[in-house]
Amino acid sequence: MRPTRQRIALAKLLFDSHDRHVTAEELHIEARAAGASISLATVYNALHQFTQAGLLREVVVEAGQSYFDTNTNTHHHFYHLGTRVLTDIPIDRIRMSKSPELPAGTVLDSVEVTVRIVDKVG
Amino acid sequence: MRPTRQRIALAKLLFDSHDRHVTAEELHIEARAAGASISLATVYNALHQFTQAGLLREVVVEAGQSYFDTNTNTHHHFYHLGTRVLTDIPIDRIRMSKSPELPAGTVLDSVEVTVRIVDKVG
DNA sequence: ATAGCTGCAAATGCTTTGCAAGGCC
DNA sequence: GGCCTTGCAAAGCATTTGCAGCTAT
Repeated sequence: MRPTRQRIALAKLLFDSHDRHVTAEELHIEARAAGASISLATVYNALHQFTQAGLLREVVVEAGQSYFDTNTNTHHHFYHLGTRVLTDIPIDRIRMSKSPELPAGTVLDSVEVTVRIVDKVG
Repeated sequence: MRPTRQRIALAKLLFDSHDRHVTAEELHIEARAAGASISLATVYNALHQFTQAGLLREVVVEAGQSYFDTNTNTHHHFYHLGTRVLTDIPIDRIRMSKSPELPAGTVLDSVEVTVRIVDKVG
């Protein structure tokens, strides 16, 4: 992958801080705010290329919206239904004492736990 | 909700057998194959109405595709990455011995576990 | 010069909405 | 008959793709 101007700008935004969970559109807005001239399609392409390169993880919690997670270690997520904000749950905060037997002829790819939360009322 | 011709046809397809996981498009094709004259948009509307009425559960495992699950009890899913088929995991096949503390001011909505699987090679 | 990659405009495809037609009191 | 509901055509939006242009040899 070639370090083009656009990709450098995006990488800077993504990896300068930790544990980010951005949508393509959010990142596009940030990039333009930071002065980069870049199209949304290029943001998508770059995000997928970063994902393929193992630098990002794609997380789907809701129809019609993908999040890209800068934390590629195995871990899980809180998803706040009100704000639509995704937060990491460290892997050691969840332990599964019983795991299901996989269907015959298949092997495990990954296990993803999503904890949906809402604001307390009152 | 009024029992219209279209809704009856869809309900029949959905609830006559158990533990179905259909996409809107699949159900649309089935409905037409069964002789019902119905548009895809109406299928979407009906699916969402059934969901709101608590008869279905919407499950999102992949960007740009919603599944509707006729099993509304708490349970989890296998997702086969090759065939894109969703299968239930009975609730008692998974037990979590350690659950994460929720962020301040929030309450639990639901916990969803997705186990992604692929075909064994060789 | 040229072979291949990059980045964007236009296309795609899933999903939602606005409104004409139909049903119920 | 009037009001609410239904069901679909057309629109909306996140995402992908085809290709013109740039880059590095």
